Amino acid sequence: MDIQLDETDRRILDELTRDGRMSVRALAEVVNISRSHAYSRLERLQDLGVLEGFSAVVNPARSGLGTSAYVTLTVRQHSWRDLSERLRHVPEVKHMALVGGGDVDVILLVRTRDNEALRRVVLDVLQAIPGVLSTHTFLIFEDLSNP
Amino acid sequence: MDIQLDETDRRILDELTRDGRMSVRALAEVVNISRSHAYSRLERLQDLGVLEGFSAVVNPARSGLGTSAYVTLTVRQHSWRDLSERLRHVPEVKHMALVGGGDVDVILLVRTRDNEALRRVVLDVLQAIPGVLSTHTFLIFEDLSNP
DNA sequence: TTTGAAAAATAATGACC
DNA sequence: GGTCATTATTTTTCAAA
Repeated sequence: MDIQLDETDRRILDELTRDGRMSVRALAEVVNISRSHAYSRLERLQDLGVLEGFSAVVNPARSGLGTSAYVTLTVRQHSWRDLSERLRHVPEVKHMALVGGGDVDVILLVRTRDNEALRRVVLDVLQAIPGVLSTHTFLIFEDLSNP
Repeated sequence: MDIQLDETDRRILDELTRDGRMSVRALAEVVNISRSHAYSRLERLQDLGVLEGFSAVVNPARSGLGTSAYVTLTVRQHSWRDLSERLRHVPEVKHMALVGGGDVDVILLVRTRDNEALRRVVLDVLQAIPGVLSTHTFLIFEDLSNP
């Protein structure tokens, strides 16, 4: 899984993380390589699976998702494949992680319109999943992403 | 904080979340509006702060960040401003949330090169922050983002 | 690997329904 | 909001150095 990335690769990823719509021309300029080379690098990074794609950065609260929470799950059997597949179909679940190191097995980042919708997701959707023994909800008052 | 978004706005955000480098021409086509109109919508969404920008989607593991963990913090005084400002300068902290609903005050998503680097971040950086009473680390075995 | 040329596609703006 | 027209940029490929 480990891949050799040199300084140029890292700077390319940095720049594109900062501005995902930056033109290849401008990118080549700031990292001091030729345009052709920039194209090759990009293609290579995508082929390697390092650069998975590009996405809009949307403010959850301002786009109608006023409530966020971390929800932890304790599950009976660790059929992570089935569980993650099932969770992937819950649009309110924005991020899911299988974890170790405590009494908790799964941590979910959930975003909903309001608290009532969060309640429904936790009680009617998550707790209804077979194998889910218990849940705990940590309401998020404020959250920040770090580039 | 609440903003009126219609179906078209939502579809624009959906499409750009799926492909952040999609051309405005293609975007206008799939959501059935004119190009000029698409430009206006985009400008409006950015002005409203709904669309914050665009970013590359980088695979953490393949880009050299082989270890990920959720680290919870219990803090003495809730000087969230100071704390979040301080955490923002820790590059390994990718996401931070001020939460309620348990004995935990802050939840951090941390990504490092390896377990040793994670240990250093938790022990030398996070636990060294004034006001941080205790930490708990949940190692992430696998994690997925949901579009 | 770099540079330059050149065609095709796209961005961005403005005038006008 | 929408359409059309226009100009500026960018993408992408290819050949040559």
